[in-house]
Amino acid sequence: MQPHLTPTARVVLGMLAHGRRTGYDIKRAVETSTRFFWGASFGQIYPELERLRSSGLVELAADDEGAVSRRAHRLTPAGQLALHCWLVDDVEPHFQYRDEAMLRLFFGDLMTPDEVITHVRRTRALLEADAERVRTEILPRAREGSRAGRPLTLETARFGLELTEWMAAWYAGLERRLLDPESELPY
Amino acid sequence: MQPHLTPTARVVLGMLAHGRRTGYDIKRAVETSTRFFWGASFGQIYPELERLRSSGLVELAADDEGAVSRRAHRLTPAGQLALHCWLVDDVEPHFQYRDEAMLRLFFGDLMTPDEVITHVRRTRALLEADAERVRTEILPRAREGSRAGRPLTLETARFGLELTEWMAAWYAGLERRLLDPESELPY
DNA sequence: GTGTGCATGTAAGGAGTTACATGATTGC
DNA sequence: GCAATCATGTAACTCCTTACATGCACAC
Repeated sequence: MQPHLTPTARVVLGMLAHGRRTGYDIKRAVETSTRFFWGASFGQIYPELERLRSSGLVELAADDEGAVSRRAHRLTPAGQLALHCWLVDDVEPHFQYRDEAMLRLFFGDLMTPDEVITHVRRTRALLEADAERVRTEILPRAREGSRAGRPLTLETARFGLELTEWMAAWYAGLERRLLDPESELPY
Repeated sequence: MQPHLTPTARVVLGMLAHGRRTGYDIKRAVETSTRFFWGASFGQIYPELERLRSSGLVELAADDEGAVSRRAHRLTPAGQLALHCWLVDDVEPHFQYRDEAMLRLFFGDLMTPDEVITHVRRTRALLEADAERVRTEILPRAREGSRAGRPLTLETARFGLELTEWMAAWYAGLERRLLDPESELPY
């Protein structure tokens, strides 16, 4: 029976499986890879590393990189086991989608048509900016990972990009439906 | 200058704009409409209604429905104004997507190919079940709303359905790529 | 010498879930 | 009589974000 891993522990252990890392390194790795579907802040990462150390899932690694006050961590065998157990666990995985722009659209019938169109255009522009950020900040690193023997990290990056593009395209379609005077909405 | 609306206040005020409601009614409305992109639990709704009452954005409505101990609320003019200000506000809307299945896939290169395929099939099945629930529990109500003069509620329901179907299809595509021995992953 | 990046942490607060406790009404 | 649904609320807990505080190293 494995001890329960907190949400942050999952991404921390996973990142350490890719090699020894400091808390700062883990944060950087999250920002350039899983950010889109799983974030983590310093305020979570550092306390979590300490908890994992005290429960024996990670340990301090000898600091071989010159710089002082680097506290690099690595997985212990117990940590590797806990990570693998989580990966193949069959409890329903956590899923959360929370989207204020969509909530506003839901109440959009309380706005004027012009206000709705403005909202739709603005949301689409934000999504396209997001997509561009995935393209420049995440995809290139994922391609490296793929070449380095981790093809699935590229798949998840592509998912993030394609999902964002799909949403932007959905808003473009909505704008067309809203502007088309022919559109008898099909019930 | 408008007072800041908490996240839960936004959906509560919006639901009250559609008519007088008890906390219980609001919860039911959320479950059958916005649940997919904006949830709310009793533990949030009841305290929020009291806060909104004490700040004058909602008020108790005369109980015309026989049953005792129903505390139906309605918007005050100040509440209508606050709601409209939020709807047309131009601060960046809250967006959160958190997906444990995708995080596992990101670390999937630590699993065996069989374990990855199992995970992919299971996640796809869960998404298809979600889509079915949107079809049976949310879409029919949204069609009613559309006929009742709220076409955008139907648009958002369709978004929820189509997004879920798109994700399920993405997993189907991934499974094909993983099983195809020809697949030289394009970097 | 100064700004940028590397690096580690803490404290306070906001948001949300879950479990619990209670009771009325309605249909079978 | 009993189960399901309607109905209101509280308490404890988890999770996460933000802001703050500190200091080193290195390049320009």
